[in-house]
Amino acid sequence: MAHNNDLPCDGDGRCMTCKINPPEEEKITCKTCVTPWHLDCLSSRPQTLADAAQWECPDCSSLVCSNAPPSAVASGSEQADSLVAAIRAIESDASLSDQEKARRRQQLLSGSGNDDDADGGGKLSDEKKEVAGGGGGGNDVLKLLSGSFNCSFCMQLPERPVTTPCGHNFCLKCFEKWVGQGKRTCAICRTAIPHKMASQPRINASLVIAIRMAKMTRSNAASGPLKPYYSVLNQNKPDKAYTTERAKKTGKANACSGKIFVTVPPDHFGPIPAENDPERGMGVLVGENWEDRLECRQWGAHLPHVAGICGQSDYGAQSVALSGGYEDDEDHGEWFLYTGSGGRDLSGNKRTNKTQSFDQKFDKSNEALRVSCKMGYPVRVVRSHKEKRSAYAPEKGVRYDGVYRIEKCWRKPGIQGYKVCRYLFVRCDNDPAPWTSDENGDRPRPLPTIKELKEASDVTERKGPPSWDYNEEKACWLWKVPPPESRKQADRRDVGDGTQTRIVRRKTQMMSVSERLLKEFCCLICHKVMNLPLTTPCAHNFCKSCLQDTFAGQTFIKERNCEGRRTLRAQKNIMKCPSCSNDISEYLQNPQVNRELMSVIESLQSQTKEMEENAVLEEEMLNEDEKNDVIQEDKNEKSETEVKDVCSEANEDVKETDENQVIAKPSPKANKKRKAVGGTENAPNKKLHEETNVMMDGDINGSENQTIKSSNVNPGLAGSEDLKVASA
DNA sequence: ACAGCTGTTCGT
DNA sequence: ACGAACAGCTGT
Repeated sequence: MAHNNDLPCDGDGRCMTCKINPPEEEKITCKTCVTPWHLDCLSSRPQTLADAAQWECPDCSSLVCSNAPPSAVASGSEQADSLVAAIRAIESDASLSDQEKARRRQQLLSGSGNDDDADGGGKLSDEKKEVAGGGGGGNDVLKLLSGSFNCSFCMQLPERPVTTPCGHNFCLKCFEKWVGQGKRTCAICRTAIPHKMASQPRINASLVIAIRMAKMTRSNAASGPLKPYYSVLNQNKPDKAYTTERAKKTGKANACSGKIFVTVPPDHFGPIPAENDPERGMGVLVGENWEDRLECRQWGAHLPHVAGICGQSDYGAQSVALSGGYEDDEDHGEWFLYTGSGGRDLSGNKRTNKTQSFDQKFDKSNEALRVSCKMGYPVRVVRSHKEKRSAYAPEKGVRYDGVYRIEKCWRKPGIQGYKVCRYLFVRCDNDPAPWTSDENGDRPRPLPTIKELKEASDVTERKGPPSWDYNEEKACWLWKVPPPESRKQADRRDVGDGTQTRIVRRKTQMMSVSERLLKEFCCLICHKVMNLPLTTPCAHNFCKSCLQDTFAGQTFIKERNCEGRRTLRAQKNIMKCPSCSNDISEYLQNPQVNRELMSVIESLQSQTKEMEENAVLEEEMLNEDEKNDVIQEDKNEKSETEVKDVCSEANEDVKETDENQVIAKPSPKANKKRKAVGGTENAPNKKLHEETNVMMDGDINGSENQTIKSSNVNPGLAGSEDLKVASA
């Protein structure tokens, strides 16, 4: 805080001294920190216009006077002086854009500017590469968004965007102000604003996420490691779980999982590190909270969304959930006794059943846990709020509590009389548990005495040294033996020729801001990037065709004619938003495409396409030598065909990239390739082709899609016949 | 409190 | 490819 009592305007433009929102002409902006202040509330005001232009706020001028430096900004007066000098240097640098100036100012003030180089980590350098690579960098995307989504009132990217039924985007604040002035028409197109929209405008969450993402990619480099604000992040989760059409019940009980945000293979052991968290670049941290099991799954902490154990009997168990499902469980925080699964009758359509009807055995996931015990693997543990008997369970949702080792396992008669598998879990994480105020993680601790071991049978203890163990020198837990190699990743790769793998890996590396943004602009019905996006008054986004198809054949008014009697008053037909069940029938009478959104999507698409085409071309060039090597070294039929396929793909790509360019290869190659796709002679070929199709988003593919779409809309018309012919 | 739904993975 | 198992979830 400044040394005097003056206070600036807050983020909403409201003066923090008098609490009113002064009109622009009563505000003055600091030339150093660009913060607005309320003129009337200032203890010393500038005397002339020229003074006003060069005015410096009390906070910044106090830095220069350095009587009592604001603690939050700098710790010593010399530092404060140099800070102001640095800010001035930025301001006077004519080569910088306003945006870049703002970014650098923020960087300085956030205090991370000094250790910028040391702190950035892998994520930062990736970001930089992305920008340098051109075509999809964060700044470009931010510019793109600023160009399209800037609120027409304040000319800023809306912090809380709302979309009118006529398809125009504004800040919530500006929109409310407009409506508050009694205006009932859109400021851009003068279309009437429906009453409900005026009284209860809804935030367009997709836009929020998109704008935030673009901002984050800009400020990531500046603000260093992100602070984990999970609740906020999760609240506006982009890729949420969704219910299929087949699901008769709504809600997450029968939902499909949303996208998995981490890049570890499904059979990954141990903590999830920052390098496998492209979304946030911080890995899955101890204490992280998720709303439910599906969200927990999306962050890779525990993949099965019903089962308590994640594991494979011949490989080991990666994670367990403590959800209060088995009454024999005993939780002491740093260690707990866990019960295996099974022993219950789940016939019919039951997913759970509390009563046991037979003994548990060391098979399936119970055996997987035993493998992890024998090998000394780290097992991730999540606790659910449903575990009511444990003091260590979270209040809400599911929480990641770090890794544990299974020190012993055995069988004993459970509370219900049948034998259960038992496991002693002891915590061995480098981070402190969520329930301790301890700053350090675990140290090896003596095993607790377990009374029930007296009546135990089939006791298994680890014989050899544990794979995951404490290193005294480094004072942390680490892999003493290399972790088991993932088998799932190996499945995805095509053994022999590494070409496909590399394309895939490069693609993930290049998962640019624009690509991630495109994912945010998915239709809530078809889950594809929106085509002719519509935003409902309830702020949900759909393709125009998807939304209209949903209500195809329905009329807006129900006639209620009863024969022989008088005609009843026509009734409005309720049409529920597919996402939130609000009545959107009024909106559907004249839905307007969100053109700003559409142009952003189109720009992003062309950007992404360009990048991918470049990537394929680069790939082709890089692989030129290796291809020859592969053909020479490996006469394997499969890898040869694959190489050929890559060749023809790349050639076709060239054709699409530049139509003027004369292609030496004749068209039969492309035809041959298409034939290969139609037939099922070679599965890997097909796989590769699909991959590339997605990347190209070419004309052929596009028209095919349309055929399928139209056949969906009009079954029995030419489209479906086409399909039949194609499959015959 | 409970019936009843169905997505994902494991193992055959 | 298929069925069984699974410590969830929601509406009544």
